Amino acid sequence: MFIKIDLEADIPIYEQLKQEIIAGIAKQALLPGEKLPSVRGLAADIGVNLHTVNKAYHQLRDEGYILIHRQRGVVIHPDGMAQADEAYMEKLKESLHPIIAASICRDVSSEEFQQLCASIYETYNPRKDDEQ
Amino acid sequence: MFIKIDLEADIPIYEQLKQEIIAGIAKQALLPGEKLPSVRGLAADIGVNLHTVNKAYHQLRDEGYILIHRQRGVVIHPDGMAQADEAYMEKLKESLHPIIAASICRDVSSEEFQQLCASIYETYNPRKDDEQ
DNA sequence: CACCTGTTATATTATAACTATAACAGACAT
DNA sequence: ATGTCTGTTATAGTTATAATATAACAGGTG
Repeated sequence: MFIKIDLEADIPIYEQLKQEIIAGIAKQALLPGEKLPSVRGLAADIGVNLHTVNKAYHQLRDEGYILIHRQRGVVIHPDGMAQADEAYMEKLKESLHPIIAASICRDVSSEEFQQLCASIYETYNPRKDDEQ
Repeated sequence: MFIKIDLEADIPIYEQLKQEIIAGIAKQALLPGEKLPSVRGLAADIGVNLHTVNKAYHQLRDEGYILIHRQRGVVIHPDGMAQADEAYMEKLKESLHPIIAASICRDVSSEEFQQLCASIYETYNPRKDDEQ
């Protein structure tokens, strides 16, 4: 599996798991309908408890990224994600506010910031399918 | 004082404090050299413990936003912030990555995203000095 | 029937966030 | 000098979250 976890990081394991899977979907390394490892399998693979993986999966389900079938297992949502609605855009704005405020304090211009975002966007461009 | 805290939010109080002060600096409602409330005063004002405020102040000091004089109190850094260095830009990039990945999954285009950032930047434009 | 799914329940440990008190040390005003 | 204002340090306790450890359950599949 392509998922790598830093057990020493100050960001929770289940959160890292979520981010890695979301990143995989964003760069189309994980495609709609694609099967994800079982909670036990993935937990054993990265050396954590099954509940930690379960927590990540459930939050991903609640946010619309994946489907969980009780016996068939876990798959990337076959219909693709729901498009951003107003509630999501509001949450997005709230998460960007403190980041942008801090950048302004350090004289990062709006243009620099947008340029950085554009370059990150390109990172997720799935021209070539591999490498993180 | 202009600082408002949501005690029910899932974001720590000391973190909210930091963000409010950083936002104040960004929009130049707080100017270099300006005095901030004492740890006890601010704690009493918003109804939290003095250690919570102290934690926020110390992290702000470590990140270069403020100066703490043992008897004179706390002031916004008189020399202004250090400009963004490579380490900061790297941290900034890392904080934007998961946000952008999630947005891509919801079909938010790079242009939309940059437009949103630009509109947030304008929020901090200090043409008029007041209102949050 | 054995085996694989996710699910649920219970208990435990570790850490972070927050509070509560108390006391200390230096500066400053009356 | 005394009281009062700073931030600082120490200690203790509470609450919530993150993570682990086991165990058992329920429904498909080989």
